[in-house]
Amino acid sequence: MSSQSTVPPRRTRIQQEKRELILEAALEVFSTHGFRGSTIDQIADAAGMSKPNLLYYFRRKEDIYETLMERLLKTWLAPLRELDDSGDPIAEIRGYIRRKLEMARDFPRESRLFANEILQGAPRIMPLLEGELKELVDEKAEIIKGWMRAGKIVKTDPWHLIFSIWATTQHYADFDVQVRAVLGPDRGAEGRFEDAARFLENLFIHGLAPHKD
Amino acid sequence: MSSQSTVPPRRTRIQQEKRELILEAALEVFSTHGFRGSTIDQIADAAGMSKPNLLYYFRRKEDIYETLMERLLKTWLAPLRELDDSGDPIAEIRGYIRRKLEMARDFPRESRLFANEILQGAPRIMPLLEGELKELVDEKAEIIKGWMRAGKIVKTDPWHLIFSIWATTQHYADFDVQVRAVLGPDRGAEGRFEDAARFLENLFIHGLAPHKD
DNA sequence: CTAACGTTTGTCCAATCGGTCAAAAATTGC
DNA sequence: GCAATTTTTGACCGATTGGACAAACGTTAG
Repeated sequence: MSSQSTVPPRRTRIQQEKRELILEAALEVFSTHGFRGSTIDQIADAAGMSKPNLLYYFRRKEDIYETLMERLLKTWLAPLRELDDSGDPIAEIRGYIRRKLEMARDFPRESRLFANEILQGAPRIMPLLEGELKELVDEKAEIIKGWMRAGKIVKTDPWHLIFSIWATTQHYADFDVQVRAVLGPDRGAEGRFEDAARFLENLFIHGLAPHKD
Repeated sequence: MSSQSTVPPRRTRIQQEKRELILEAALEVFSTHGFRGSTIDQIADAAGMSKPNLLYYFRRKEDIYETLMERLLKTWLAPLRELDDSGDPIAEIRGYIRRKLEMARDFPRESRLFANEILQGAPRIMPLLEGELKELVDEKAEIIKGWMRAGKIVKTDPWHLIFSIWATTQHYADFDVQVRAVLGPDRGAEGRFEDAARFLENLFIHGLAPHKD
C-alpha cells in the first residue's frame, strides 16, 4: 500500500547537488524578474551550467518555479504556526512580528518571489491560499479572538491584524529599494532593521495593549 | 525662450482618444503581468486595435509603460501632499490613512503596477524615488516630528510611520487575491474595505495617541 | 578493461516577441 | 470634390525564447 503523497524520486548525489544549485540560481533570477521575465538561459548562467544541462535536471521552466514555490510556502508560514495559544498574548504577538521581520531581512528573495506570484493573481498557488493558508489563519485568528475576549488585548479584527503584520514586515523586503531611496544611504541595512523593529513593536503593542478610559 | 520641461506634442482628437484607449488597456495588462510579462499584442487586443496600429501611437512598448508611470506617480503622491502642517495631527493622520486606503480600493491596478516596478528594483523610476519622493517624505516627516515634539502624538520614527501606512493600505490592492482567499467569499469588497478602514484607524490612532504614565 | 549508466554539450526547431514598411483606407482642410 | 494628411492594415523581419535530441563525455561497478 503506497503513501498518498508523491514520493520524491530516487536521485544520485550529483543530481541532488545540481538541483540545489539550480534552485538557488532560479530564486535569484525569478525573484527579481518574475516568472515570465526570467529566461532559462539566465538561470543556467547563474547556476554556471549550459541550458540543455539545466533542462536535464528540470524538464520545464515551470518545474523549477513550482519546486521553488512549494518550498517557499512551508518556510513562509512557519512564523505564524509558532503563535502559541498558551503564551502571553502581547509577548506572542511581539515575537511573531519579530520573526516575520527577521524573515524579511534574511530571506528577501523569497519574500519578493511570493509577492510577485500574488501580484499576478496567484495563478499557481491559489488552491494553497484557499486551503492550507486560510485554515492556518482562521485557526490563529480564533486564538487571538480568545485573547481579546479575555481582555488581554484590545478588541479588534484578528484577520486584519494578521494582514497588517504581514504587510508591514514584508514591506521591508518587497519595497526595499524604495525604503533605501527614501531613507538615504546614511543608515545601513542593520540600522534600518533595528529602527523598523523598534517602530513596529511600538505601533502594534501600543495599538493593541488594553487602554483604560 | 522655451520652457525647460518637455512640451507635449500637438495631437489630433483621434490621437488623444486612441492614446487614452491604449493607456487604459496597457494599465490592465501591465498591472497583472508586469512589463516583460506583457506583450504588445495583448495590449493591442485589449484596446481593440491591431499591433501596427498601436505602434503608430506609441513607437515602443517602453513608451507606453513610461507614460503610464509618469501619470501614476503624480496621483500616487497626492494623498501624502495633502498632509497639512496646520491641521489637527490625529485627524490629519487618520485622513491620510483613509485617502490611501481609498486609493487602494479605487485604483488597484495602479497600485499593482507600482508594486511591480518597485519589486523589480525600480529600474525606470529610481531617480524619482531618490528625488521627488524622498523630498516629499522628508518634508512630511519633519511636520510629523513637529507634532511629536509638541506632544500631540507619541514620539516614534516618522519615516517608518509613513512606510507602515503605505504597506498596510497598499496591501489591500497588491495582495487582494490573498486577502480574498483568506477571508472567504462571505464578505464582499465593500465590507472588506470598511473592516480594513476601521481596523487601521484603531491600530494607528491607539498606537499613536499620547498615552499617560 | 569494459559495459552500463549518468552527465554534458552543440545543434537545431518552432513559436513568440518587438518592431518595420509600404500600401490601402479614412479623414480633413480647402 | 479633391488633394493633402492622418490612420489602419497585412505582410514581413531578425532576435529571443522554451525546449528536443543525439552524440560525446565521465563515472562507476564488476
